[in-house]
Amino acid sequence: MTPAAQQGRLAAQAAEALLGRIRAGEWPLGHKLPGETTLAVEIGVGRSTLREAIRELAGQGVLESRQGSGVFVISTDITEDWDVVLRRVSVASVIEARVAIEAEAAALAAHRRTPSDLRAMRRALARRSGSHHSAEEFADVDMALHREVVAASHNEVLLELFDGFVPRVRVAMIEMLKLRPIQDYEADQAAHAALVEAIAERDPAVAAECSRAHLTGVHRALS
Amino acid sequence: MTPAAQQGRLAAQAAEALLGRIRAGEWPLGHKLPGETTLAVEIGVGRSTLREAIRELAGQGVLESRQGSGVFVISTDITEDWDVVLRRVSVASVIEARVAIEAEAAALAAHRRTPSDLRAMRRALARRSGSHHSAEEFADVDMALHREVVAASHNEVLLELFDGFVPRVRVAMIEMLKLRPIQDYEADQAAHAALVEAIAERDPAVAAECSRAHLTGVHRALS
DNA sequence: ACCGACAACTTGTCTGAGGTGTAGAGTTGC
DNA sequence: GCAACTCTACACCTCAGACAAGTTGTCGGT
Repeated sequence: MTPAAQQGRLAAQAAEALLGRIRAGEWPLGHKLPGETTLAVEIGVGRSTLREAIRELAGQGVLESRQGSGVFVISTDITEDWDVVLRRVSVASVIEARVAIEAEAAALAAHRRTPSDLRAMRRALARRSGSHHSAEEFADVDMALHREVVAASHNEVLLELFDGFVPRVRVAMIEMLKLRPIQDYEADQAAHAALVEAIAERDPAVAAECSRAHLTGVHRALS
Repeated sequence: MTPAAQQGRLAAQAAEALLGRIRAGEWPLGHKLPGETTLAVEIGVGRSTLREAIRELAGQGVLESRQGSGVFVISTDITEDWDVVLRRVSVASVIEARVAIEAEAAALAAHRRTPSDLRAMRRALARRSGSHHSAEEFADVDMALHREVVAASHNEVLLELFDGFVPRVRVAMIEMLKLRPIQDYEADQAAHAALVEAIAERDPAVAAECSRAHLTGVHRALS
């Protein structure tokens, strides 16, 4: 049935199994699950492990356990948290979404950037050009620059979307940097400088193109 | 300090305590928490209980545990509800974000649309051209078409973002339609047909431009 | 300088024992 | 017959200990 589930933590597998049976309608909304001991034997894991699986689903808002009473289904479909979605999907999908958001934001920023925005972007650019001791540190200064660009678009929705991506992108970026450090650091820094300059010059088309080119480069590096 | 926390399950209290310390910045994004045994003693609960607390936060996407390595902070704040954000911001901001997402999705759809996607889009287009009794009904068929386009991009993140916008956009659209009905209905329908045709012809540039033109038209109509 | 073995961590899992709270069966009184 | 009470069985909750499995850093040999 689900051969892919035969990996990782047992608790995670158990949670997956439970969720599958819930979505299949075995225990409808509001109904009670069998007891811990029964269910643990049925799934083939220890009680503690099953309890952790239940906690995981409780954290996602699917189950609720009441002492002395039982464990109940309180939501058949996961109110899929943004973080949860992003962790599930591929990095490529996330980068494509970043292209959509950041390219548009760069174009809007070229229209609307204030002198204050420009100072913030150039400050972030300078910090990015400095020396960095770890992949984490570099990822942070890079993300900070990108965030300043989106902030300069003065569009709250785009900024909120960007912030939603940050955790996921940061992890992926650090992994990538550790596996394969940036080949041509000078060119990379120059590309970012060009983006800031295009925004400074109030050139939406070039700004969008800079952003798009950079991110498709990242996309290529990851595949 | 937190008298209200002295109730309910111990595991829930522990999770609350952890979340508080995380949000206070004690363990920044991406950093490792102390070991389970250490933390359990520190908080004053058993190790199993602490593990359940960690699972609960893991289910919420705050923590991630890696065997042999440790438990890490992967998201300091739980994502603010989309509905709340979107209600707060202006309609103009939302439309700009829609441009970003839908134009990119249209371009990707032009690359990736399958015959099945095409059928779905043309079916939605046909339903949109039919007669509609209410503004609500028209808004729904319009949104359905736009959604099919984004779905044809085969990018889950973009689709998820679009779905997040739907409720807010729907309300704004109905209000607008009641205040000022569409002037040239024929031209409006033709613009949507052109978008679908561009995707059918696998022309990303034209598809993106159609989408962008349509939405900026909506933007203008609202201001 | 490189590399492999090892040791000292980490989290993952299971078991068994008590504790606490709830719901329902059984009893009692009217 | 019916309502209220008591009590017991069963549910989840918590802890402690033991061992398995994975990761990381160290230390010695080459």
